[in-house]
Amino acid sequence: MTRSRNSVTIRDVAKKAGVSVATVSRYLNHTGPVSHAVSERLKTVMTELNYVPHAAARNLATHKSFTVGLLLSDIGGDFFAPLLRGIEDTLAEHGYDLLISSTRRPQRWRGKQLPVGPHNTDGILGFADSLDETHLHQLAERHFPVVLIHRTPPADLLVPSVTVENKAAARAITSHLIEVHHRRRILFLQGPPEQEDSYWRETGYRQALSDHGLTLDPALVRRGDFEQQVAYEAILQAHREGVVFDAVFTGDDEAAVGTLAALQKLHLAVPEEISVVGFDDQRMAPYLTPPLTTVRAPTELVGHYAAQRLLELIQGGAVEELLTLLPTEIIIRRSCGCSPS
Amino acid sequence: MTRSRNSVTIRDVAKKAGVSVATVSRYLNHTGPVSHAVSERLKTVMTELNYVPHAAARNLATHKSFTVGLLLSDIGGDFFAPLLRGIEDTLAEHGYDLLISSTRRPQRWRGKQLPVGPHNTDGILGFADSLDETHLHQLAERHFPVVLIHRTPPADLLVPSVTVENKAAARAITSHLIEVHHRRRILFLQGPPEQEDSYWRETGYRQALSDHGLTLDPALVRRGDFEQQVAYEAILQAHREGVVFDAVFTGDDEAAVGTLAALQKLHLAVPEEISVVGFDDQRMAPYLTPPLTTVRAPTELVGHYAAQRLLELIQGGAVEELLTLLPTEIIIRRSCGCSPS
DNA sequence: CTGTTAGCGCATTCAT
DNA sequence: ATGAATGCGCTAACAG
Repeated sequence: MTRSRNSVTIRDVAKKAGVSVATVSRYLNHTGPVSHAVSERLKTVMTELNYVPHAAARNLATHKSFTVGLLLSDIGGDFFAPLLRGIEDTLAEHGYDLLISSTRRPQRWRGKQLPVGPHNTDGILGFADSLDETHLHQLAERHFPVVLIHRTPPADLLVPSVTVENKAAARAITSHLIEVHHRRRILFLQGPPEQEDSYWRETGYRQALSDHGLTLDPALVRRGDFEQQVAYEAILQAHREGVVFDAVFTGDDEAAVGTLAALQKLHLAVPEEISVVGFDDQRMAPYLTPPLTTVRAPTELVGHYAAQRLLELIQGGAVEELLTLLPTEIIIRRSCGCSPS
Repeated sequence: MTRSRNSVTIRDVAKKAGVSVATVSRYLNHTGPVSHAVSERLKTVMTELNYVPHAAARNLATHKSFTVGLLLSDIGGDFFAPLLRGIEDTLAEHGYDLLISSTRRPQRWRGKQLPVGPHNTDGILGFADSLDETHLHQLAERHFPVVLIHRTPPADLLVPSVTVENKAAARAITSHLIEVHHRRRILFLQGPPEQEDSYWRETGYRQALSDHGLTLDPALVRRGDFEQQVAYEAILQAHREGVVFDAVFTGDDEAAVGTLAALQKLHLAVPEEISVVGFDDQRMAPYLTPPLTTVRAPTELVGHYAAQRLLELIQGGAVEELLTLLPTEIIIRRSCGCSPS
């Protein structure tokens, strides 16, 4: 192969400093004693030569890359900015790099090899359904560090996961609608099928109903897909079908935007005629008209803990707790009917 | 060193398929003829063994990593989600991976080696001031592929850059305030110092003023830092000082949020008494009260082109155009005083 | 405290 | 169309 580029190698600094490569390596990694004199010499030589160890060579020799992979379903969503920050901050603190792969079609990697995995990272973070069970099992077999975000592992797999408390909050916010605002016919907008968050939120919603002796009208549960447009259509469709409702729990804030728009188009006043509540407390929630009552999910913290757990796995080989469930908090604004200051 | 983990190597598949590693490599990379029979055999063996080439080994041998680095100043901002999507989508299309490094203090890497660079990537994308001149020069010397985002290179460096048209749009939106809404005392909120976008927006603002024979009152130019809180204080402070103004060009949408809040606190009606316009058209812009008139910056496209240019550099070694200036577009909503449908 | 050397997993000449 | 051998830059024994 043609002689490599201008890159300076460990051999160049060894030669210029008059020592062996082993000594340079020891100096670099604090992996053995190096005399003070040599240390000083190496330091200057290295800055003179502007030497930076080649990552691939180091990885090959050590079988560690100090980078973790992140599998995402849609990097462009508002939801991900805080998540990414939580992850990146935590990894950076520990000297790890972040390799990102995103896709808007979660099926994109079915059958193929994942873009991140044992071949290029020390562990991976999988958001929601971005990681299918087949791959999950393969990784587990090889004991490759994986932690799941906003998704729990299949029952037979001991993979740590970090997500937020959905059920209790959904139950509480639904109860708020019932107790404080005397709503009785609360429409619920489901997220995408198989979405775990959606499942638990719906469960909480149903519990609140039964807590208060309300029976659930199946016509009140509809698909919103956590998307503005879908939610918008769902509300319009419900209205068209003559379904009456006095409140809507939109499943997430994204769907709340669509719901609010649909209600406005229908000339249904929020919150006077219809109460609306969301989930997530995304960035735009306080700016909606009216300001959205919702549940705050600590997304940045989710990222933090996910990274934390993964690092534990990578470094310790085991993790203290398998399920990290972060607390959520109801944020009362005006769309439910309250009038906070 | 202790025998490596359970990872299956090229040698394992070679052995199992009864061929040499060279043949496997040729098959893998389409880098030489391989008989049909052998191809078939390799294919099945590789899936049986679940073989994935080790990235580091490959990188070491080829001096290519097929990954690009991204230097960001704050990954958590709303601004970055679309940027990331544009970048990631484009890279993925071409089989490249994305290595992300972010910091909220741009000075974090001063004097130190960058977290991404020739040692672990094939090229890097530098957002705004995340890449200082020292590093830029070092990289340029080594002819390492770099493209700048929302920042132009120092005059002596031929580094491609992609950003958006700021000046003309700022001039146009300011002119709109003057011509359509008859505003005469337009307050301008600057971004952080050294911020290029802010500089050009201010330039456009000043041009519009002089275009219409308006002289600039220095008391009308203040620091908003592209941050809600700072903008909020700036408006309050201006009011406290008795500065009169009938409009504010907030520099960016983030500052517009703070401005709107401050104006509301001051009981100054928007847009009746004060017109407000922003820049960026961030996600929340249409939901503000009133909906924000602003300039739409094609942020996702910026990401796309930046990635595109970098790939050209990496693959071709040269890039067609040094400066990619993406067009912006005025979005009229209600905060300026218009009443679009 | 320091040097020599054998791999890490793969791509790539050069033979055959 | 295929195999044997060499080296990419670095770490980690091992010997001194």
